[in-house]
Amino acid sequence: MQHLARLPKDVGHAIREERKAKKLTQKQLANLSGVWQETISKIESGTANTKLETLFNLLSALDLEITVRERSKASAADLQDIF
Amino acid sequence: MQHLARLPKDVGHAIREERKAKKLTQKQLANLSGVWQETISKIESGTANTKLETLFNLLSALDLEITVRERSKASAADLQDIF
DNA sequence: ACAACTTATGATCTATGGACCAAATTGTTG
DNA sequence: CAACAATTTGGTCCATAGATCATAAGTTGT
Repeated sequence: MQHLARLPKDVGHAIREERKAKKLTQKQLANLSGVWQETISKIESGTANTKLETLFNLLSALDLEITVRERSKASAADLQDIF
Repeated sequence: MQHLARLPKDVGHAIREERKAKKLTQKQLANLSGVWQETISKIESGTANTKLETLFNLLSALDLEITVRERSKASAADLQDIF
């Protein structure tokens, strides 16, 4: 699965889905990433304007990476990985 | 082109390359994004631990988006868009 | 070499993120 | 429902991001 993000909250959603896909609780992810569970809660719910460092700590703990690219024109690609 | 990012500074590099590809100066991007030129300088050089909001302001001004995905195993994919 | 532009650096101030603790709320499951 | 686990919310404190201005350093064209 790959998650498109154009707004900060999209990133929170992606984190939440990937965490759940890996069957981790926020507390467990907190231990893995070094980010406080409360902070993860805020990030996932889109309440936090996270710093990049914190975000990458979470991504790395979840074995995720991000790619920066030109905005896709096809709106179908926004919802699903069609490639 | 698509840029892989596993560390905050990778994002700065991506921004810089995309800005130059679009032949914009930091000042012009500042006007487009609402982010200060000085801030852009620090982000591009990896000196700043940017907030997500600031990052997305820049991405949006450059018509970029990011995708969150599982880390790719193939290291060849790290350097080039092979798909 | 000089002017003009672009990028980087340095300082101050304000706002806010995140560590941290506690309590409340929402799930979930026997 | 009761009991427990998971998540959210709220507050304090400290560190730092970003706005803002000034200036320095780097670049480019003439």
